Amino acid sequence: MLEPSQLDERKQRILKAVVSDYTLTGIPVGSQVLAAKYFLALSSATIRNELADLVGTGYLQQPHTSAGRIPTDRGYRYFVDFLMQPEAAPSAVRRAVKQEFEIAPHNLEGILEKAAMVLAQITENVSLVTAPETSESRIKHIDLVSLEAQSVLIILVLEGNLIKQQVVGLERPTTQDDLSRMAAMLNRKVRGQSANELTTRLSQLGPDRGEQRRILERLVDSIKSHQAQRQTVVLHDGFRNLLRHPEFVDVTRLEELLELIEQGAQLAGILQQVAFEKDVEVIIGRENTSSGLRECSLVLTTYKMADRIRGTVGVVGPTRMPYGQIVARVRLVSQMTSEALGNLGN
Amino acid sequence: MLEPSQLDERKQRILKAVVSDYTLTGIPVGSQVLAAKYFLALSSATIRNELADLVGTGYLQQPHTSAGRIPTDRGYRYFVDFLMQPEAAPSAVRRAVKQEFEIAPHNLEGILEKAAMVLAQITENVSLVTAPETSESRIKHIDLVSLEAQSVLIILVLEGNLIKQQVVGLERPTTQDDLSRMAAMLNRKVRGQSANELTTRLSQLGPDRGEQRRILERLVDSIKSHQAQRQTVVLHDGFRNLLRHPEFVDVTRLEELLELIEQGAQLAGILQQVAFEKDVEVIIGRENTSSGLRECSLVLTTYKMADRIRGTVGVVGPTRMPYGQIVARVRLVSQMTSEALGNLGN
DNA sequence: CGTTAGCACTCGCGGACCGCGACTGCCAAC
DNA sequence: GTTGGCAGTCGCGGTCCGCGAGTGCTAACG
Repeated sequence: MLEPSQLDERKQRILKAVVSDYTLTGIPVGSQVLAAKYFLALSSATIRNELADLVGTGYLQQPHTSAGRIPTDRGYRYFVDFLMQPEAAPSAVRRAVKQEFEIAPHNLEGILEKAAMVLAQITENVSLVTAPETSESRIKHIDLVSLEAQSVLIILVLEGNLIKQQVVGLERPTTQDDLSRMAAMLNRKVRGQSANELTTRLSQLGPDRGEQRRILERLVDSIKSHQAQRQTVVLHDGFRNLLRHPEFVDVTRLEELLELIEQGAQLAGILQQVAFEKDVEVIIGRENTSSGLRECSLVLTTYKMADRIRGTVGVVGPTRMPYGQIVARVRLVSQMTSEALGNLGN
Repeated sequence: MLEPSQLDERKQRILKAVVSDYTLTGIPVGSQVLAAKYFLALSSATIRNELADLVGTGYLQQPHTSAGRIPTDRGYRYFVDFLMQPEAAPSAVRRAVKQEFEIAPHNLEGILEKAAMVLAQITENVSLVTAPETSESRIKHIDLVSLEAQSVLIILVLEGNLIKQQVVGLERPTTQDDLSRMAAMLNRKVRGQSANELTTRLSQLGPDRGEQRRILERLVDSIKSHQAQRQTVVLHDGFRNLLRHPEFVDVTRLEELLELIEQGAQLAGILQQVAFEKDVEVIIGRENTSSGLRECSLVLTTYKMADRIRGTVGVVGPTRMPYGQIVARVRLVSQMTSEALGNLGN
């Protein structure tokens, strides 16, 4: 674990200057530049001595002998933990984000998609958003629609106006009127409960009540299958942003990352492990377990619905990113998302 | 317009050989290779003469003096129109596709997503799929769910089990029971009609019937806004495939294409213009109006639902693609999609 | 007249080479 | 502890060049 005391104040200032300048320009930063831009009171030779120390203790590295210094993962970590100052997002950005959320559709999927889109845009990176666990979402409404004599479409409205559907075969022909009655009964029974709660009640119910039980089972199935599928699928947006970063001119690295994101399962695991108590979590370079993320960083936080933490929202980009700015913007979108979801009522 | 008569038989065979070899290897093909691989009866000198002719008439070009020949857009066009032989997709591919469609969810969105995924996979390119015009889709079912006293969630089930939702504010507090009655009435009135038909009936209805009319209007709104949004949004999948093609090592070209696809509006226009009577339409390189597609080709066809053509499905990739194979596979996925949609009933 | 062998020519590609410039580490002096 | 000076390192970009693939042309052949 890193401690701020490990670096004296001047070293801290120099490290901070190196990270700031490098994230801005992308060019390894040398002692002369530092002296001129940040430390007019010191000579480049003095700074060189300090830089050499920072290289020795693993906070900085040189790409090659005759180049300037760039931060190591450890250097970025120290910066993020102790040096970074919280930059509030500029008001123009705040306004734009607010406006986007105002025109978002009044349902969970629409809002999460909007969050992904907005976040990708204002961070110029790839955004990631996980959906809530549907098995914990309360059921708002059930509807049964007759398709053919023995085939019915189950429609479920969950928290956040999330709609799930599934087609079920019946054992005997049933009219729409019968289905409507059954739906009315189901509504009275299950409203406000989650799929998890239903599962336990279902097992207490005993083996009778033929069709109705069958439908209930399928309904729970439907919710849980959604979880299995969608939960692993992570919403994302903004690949085009990655192409602009010079660290991805090498296409193979891009391919690795793209594969990781498009398939998503591995990523979902990472996002679910976000320490929920922390404000914003930053995972830097080789701190990532996935090899595809070795030279990337993640900036993640959570969002809430009905005052409970329900999912993760964040970005992935090259290790060299303006952490102060990105953290502020991720936090902003998280807040706006929670707010928009709150406005859905329940 | 090109005519087959413009090239004698030997030139046709040579053009065909050049296209085949180049699409396979990606290396400009020279006279010696042609003589050895395809025309053992002719000397390379003879072939050189023919190649020079084909360059003169614009079917082939040389990247530079000391390189072999590659097809021009015109050459590809001639190949696609007259020389390409229909390659049936291998049975292993057919089986895999069939299997994928069998596990697709029983609704429009799920099936179209599956189509996009499968097509991207078996063509190793980016797939494109447009959704049907919802304003022409017949309404299957309507449901109204009370959210708060003066706020209601409209749920619409359209053809293909496509579900649409919208939140509407009411003028006065209404209970769920009232809403259920209203929904039952609406169901009797509008089932089997399309949004377009409803619009005309709505204007005949006159200004009375307060809430109900308001809900109907919003309902039509909802369907049409879906059209405006979703129709321009084109489903797609398989970016990672593009990175494998050597023509995209230049990242800027990739970026242009990516932008075009991710925003989608321009693309939607192109896809809608697919000549519906043609079996499979191929658009090659500069035949495209969009500058981002100057060095790409599109292979497009349509799919049906309820025996009517409802949308476009196809792929986009580099001009150098195995057209015979791609055309067969696009056709395959189109057929499977239509079939799967047919099984939804209506 | 179409076909072919021979040949001179073109030109891109990859490797070798090199000078410039940026930056460093070290040392001696302050 | 700080600083100026200086020799040393090394990547980058540019130039140069030989190789090889492939061509177009010409003359000869059937």
